[in-house]
Amino acid sequence: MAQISLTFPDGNSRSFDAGVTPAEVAASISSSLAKKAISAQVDGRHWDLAWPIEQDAAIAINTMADDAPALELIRHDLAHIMARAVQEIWPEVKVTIGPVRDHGWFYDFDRAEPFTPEDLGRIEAKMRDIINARDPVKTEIWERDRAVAYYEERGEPFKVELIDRIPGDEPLRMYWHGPWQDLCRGPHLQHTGQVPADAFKLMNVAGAYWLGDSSRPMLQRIYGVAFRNRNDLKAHLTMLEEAAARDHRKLGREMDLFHMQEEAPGQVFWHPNGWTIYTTLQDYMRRKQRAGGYREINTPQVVDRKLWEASGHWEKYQHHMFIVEVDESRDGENDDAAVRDKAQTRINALKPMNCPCHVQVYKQGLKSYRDLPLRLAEFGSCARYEPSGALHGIMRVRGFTQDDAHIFCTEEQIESECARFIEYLANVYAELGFPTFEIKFATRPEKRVGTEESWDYVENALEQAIRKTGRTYTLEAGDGAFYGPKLDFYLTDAIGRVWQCGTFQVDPNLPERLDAEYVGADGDRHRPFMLHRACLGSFERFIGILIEDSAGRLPFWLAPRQVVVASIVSDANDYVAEVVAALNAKGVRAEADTRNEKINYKVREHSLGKVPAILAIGAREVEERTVSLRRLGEKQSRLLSLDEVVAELAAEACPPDMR
RNA sequence: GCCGGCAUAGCUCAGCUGGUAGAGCGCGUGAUUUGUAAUCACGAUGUCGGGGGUUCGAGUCCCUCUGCCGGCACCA
Repeated sequence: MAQISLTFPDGNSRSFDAGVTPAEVAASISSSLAKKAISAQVDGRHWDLAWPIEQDAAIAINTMADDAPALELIRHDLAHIMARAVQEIWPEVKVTIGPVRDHGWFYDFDRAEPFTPEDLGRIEAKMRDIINARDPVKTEIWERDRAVAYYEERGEPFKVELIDRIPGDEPLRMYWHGPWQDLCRGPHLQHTGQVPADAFKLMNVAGAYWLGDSSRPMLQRIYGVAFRNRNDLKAHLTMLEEAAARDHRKLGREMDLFHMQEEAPGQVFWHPNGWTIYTTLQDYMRRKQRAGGYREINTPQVVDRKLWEASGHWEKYQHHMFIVEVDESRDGENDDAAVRDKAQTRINALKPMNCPCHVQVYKQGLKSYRDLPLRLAEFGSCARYEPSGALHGIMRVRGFTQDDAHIFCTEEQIESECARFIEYLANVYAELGFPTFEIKFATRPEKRVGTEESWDYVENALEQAIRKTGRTYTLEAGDGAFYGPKLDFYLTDAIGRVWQCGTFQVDPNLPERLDAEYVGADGDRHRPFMLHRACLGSFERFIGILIEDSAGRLPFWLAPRQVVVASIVSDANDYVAEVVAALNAKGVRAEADTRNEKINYKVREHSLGKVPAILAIGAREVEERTVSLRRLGEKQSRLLSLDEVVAELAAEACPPDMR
């Protein structure tokens, strides 16, 4: 028999018969390792203990102590155990696919009846039975025809389709968990009992399209989470509770920031507190933009379809636009919108984006190469008819305002403009409390316009720009727009969630379509490039992110109510008013609370309202002209003179770019 | 848009198999002058999301519309 050489993590090599399995390798090392082994890494690939190794390779045996492979196997086996449980309870259910994902797995089923929350309990109980049975896991490689025939006979059409979609050179691996069989690329544990029975939980049921295609049947997806032990599961469930507690929709109500109602789905009614955050952030961005070399403009909301046809948006996004039809023959007598005179009706759309309007501004007056780069910024209020199922609080809305700008420039200026934008964005993110961010670089897609030379040049310019700023990126090959590459900027919040906010996109297409040009040094007319860029994305969504990142405890300068001055006795009311006035005079948002309530009551209420500073004023403070400062979340309070507290809080109320 | 769930007082929620609506907080009034996360008493909460149907009778059952929630699809 042929021999192969396996190299261990410590650098030593040993020779084995070809076709040796990791289980046999582990047993050859020690019986305790054989017992603990759950899988192996073979040349870096996650390898089932039962799969034969046919050639020289680097090998490492995994045990439950190895975090990533252990979780992978536990979750993967649970997907199968859950599918088996479902088919044991409801044999008519068809199985499809069940991958590992996030903190657990999901499995999609085809079943006429919906699964109920009670069903999840039944399935969980059955899963524990399967785990306790310690059923062996077996794997075999089958010929395609045999597997297809097997699934056809068993009435599993989805599996048959899956086999059709697996590339012909890939071996088809059949797995058995006890008597139950599934098609799976593996690897798996050796028996079901290796899965911890008390560290998983079925979370919810949801619809999901077969193969993620909305023209395909809707299946029922059951989500589960799983960990190596009960404590990790508990920690995860606690984390979910914490995430729910910082939900911006809940905090928005509790802090009286905004509301939404069904007459205007997907649009925000901002309350005074929320609008204070919004305008404070907008004022900040306006200063940053000005300092960054942008000229601010403002463009129309309601624009004739002709412009959208010219820009190409009408063809592609008509169904996602709010259409406004106006019968211009109306005379005040017969204004019923339902009986419009078609010939006289003008069709407009609420602008879903700002770029075509910005090109119109650019086109006023002939531009020279000396005018470039021209950076036009707008807090552009846009309306998009988002599908109802996509709406989510203020994070995904139908009416929103972008911190949008378009840079008109020459090809040679792309690199420096890109680098300049990355620095601008990095500075803004840092000042807003997000010191690190990730860049994703999306390059030319298969379906594209433009020459290869042009793509080469522009992609290279973006890469050089990133390099120049000393940053790294991850490549998203093929994910660019049909006309140009783009950068997306992702920040991470306090509980580890990642949000795409900024974007930078190179567009030679729209200037072409809308006929923008400039006169070059050579006296000829040329096409400018257009760079679409946003830093926050939309104010609505970014404020949602800020709220969730901070759990409502916004940075002092952004907090809508910065200070409450609370009286302890009514004799202090005059002095309270004086303190409030002194703070207001220095630009601090302070308000008085002289209600006839105990200080405990006031502290509790304003703490729940996330007010960052409470000043308590009793007889002593009046006497000494001091205040007692209590910071949100702190138990201790500090006694300060009026001047001291005004100076301290005024400094904090100052936006970061003005310090 | 698709699948499933939900919609009761300002908020959070109770209301069993149909028999003419309830709690806590908040709100109002009064008392209390209070020292860092809920002072006490009294009082009012409402077309049970809209429309239709079944029934002697519907918050409760059925249909439908709207919105919200969880996913999926979408996100210029």
